[in-house]
Amino acid sequence: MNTLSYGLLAFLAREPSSGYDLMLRIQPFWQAKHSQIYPLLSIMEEKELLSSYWIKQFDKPDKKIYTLTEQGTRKLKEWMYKTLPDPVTRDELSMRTFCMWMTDRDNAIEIIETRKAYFVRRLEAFEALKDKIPDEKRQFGNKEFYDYMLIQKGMFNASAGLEWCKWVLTMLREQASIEPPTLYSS
Amino acid sequence: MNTLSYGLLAFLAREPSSGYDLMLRIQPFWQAKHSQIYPLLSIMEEKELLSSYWIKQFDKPDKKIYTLTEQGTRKLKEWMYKTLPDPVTRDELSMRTFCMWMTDRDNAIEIIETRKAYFVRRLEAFEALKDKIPDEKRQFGNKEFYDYMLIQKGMFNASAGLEWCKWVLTMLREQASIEPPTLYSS
DNA sequence: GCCGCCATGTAATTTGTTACATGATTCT
DNA sequence: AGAATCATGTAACAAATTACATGGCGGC
Repeated sequence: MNTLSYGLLAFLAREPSSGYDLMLRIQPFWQAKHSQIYPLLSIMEEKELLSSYWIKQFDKPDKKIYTLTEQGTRKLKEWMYKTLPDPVTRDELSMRTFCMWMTDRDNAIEIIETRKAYFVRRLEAFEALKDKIPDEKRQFGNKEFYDYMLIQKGMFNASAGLEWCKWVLTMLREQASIEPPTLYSS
Repeated sequence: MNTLSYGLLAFLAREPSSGYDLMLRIQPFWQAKHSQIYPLLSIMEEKELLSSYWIKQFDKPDKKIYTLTEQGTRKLKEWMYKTLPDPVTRDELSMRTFCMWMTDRDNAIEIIETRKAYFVRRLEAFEALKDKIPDEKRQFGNKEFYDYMLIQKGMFNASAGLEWCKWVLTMLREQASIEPPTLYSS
């Protein structure tokens, strides 16, 4: 049972859904391909944490709907008391920033602009998710309270990333052509 | 050649260093164990992107110092023009937040406090790194300008994370004992 | 006619973690 | 006495990505 498995259980605790559906809904918070999700679901079904049934569709392919069993619910609740591991971020931009002095300024600007666009897209996506939660459900006591928390988590991060991009861009543009440093010389 | 490999080249473009040293210095920006780094370095040496020599030490074990070759430098520079992939974050807290309604409030608070402490530690670590860069070197035109950018990147993110934790904690504490929602009921 | 979405699955490969292995020095 | 740091490496395992495989529907 890895984190993704528990994540799938967490989504299924809300409502029974198909693997495809889970894949789409988990994306903004945990990147995973369908090829990773499908096998995990069937393993969890074998362990009887999940049960499944097929829904016949006529215009689209049939769906396999997974539901959390009581065992699954228990397992999820237990997981909530285990030590929380530190988050892991792998961002190629960090590695690139560190050797940005080796490339031309136009390229540096383009790299940051690309990332900036990503954060703008991401913020819009989170905004759309947030709009789906009505004000009265954002209060403590509703399950949606935690949806709201989670979306805000994404937005806080995306905003910080966006601000950083803007800040770097002003720095890069403000400074006129100053000669770049060379290898092994400070 | 994966991102970590390029990351190692990026650090080596600044100054020749040992695998152990690289492992320590890359940590705040890209989590990688020595068992992953050592093999990558020797592969890159085979490809002649790096060259190495041993330094004898008397109180500590000997060191193998890697230096970037001209080929390595070229490879790094080329990499800077490739399309930037989106960052990947895997945070178990996201998954847990989504099913926090299933646990008691005390546990919820403890989870967030743990994460808050992590961000405080991280901010302190970045602050220490930042302090090492003198003001005059933080300007565009120095390599250290990009060190500064990178550290700020980490700080922007850690601050956002910390603010989110504080915000969630006030929400969780402010609200007195309201009955939590139950499975499959909104 | 080709592309993308829907929907599920497996196989091959790469990437990352944990464990094994060694050994001196320094701190508690 | 035991743990932590320094320092390098390999082996086994787990996690994640890319590619292979199928097939209908709808848009351009």
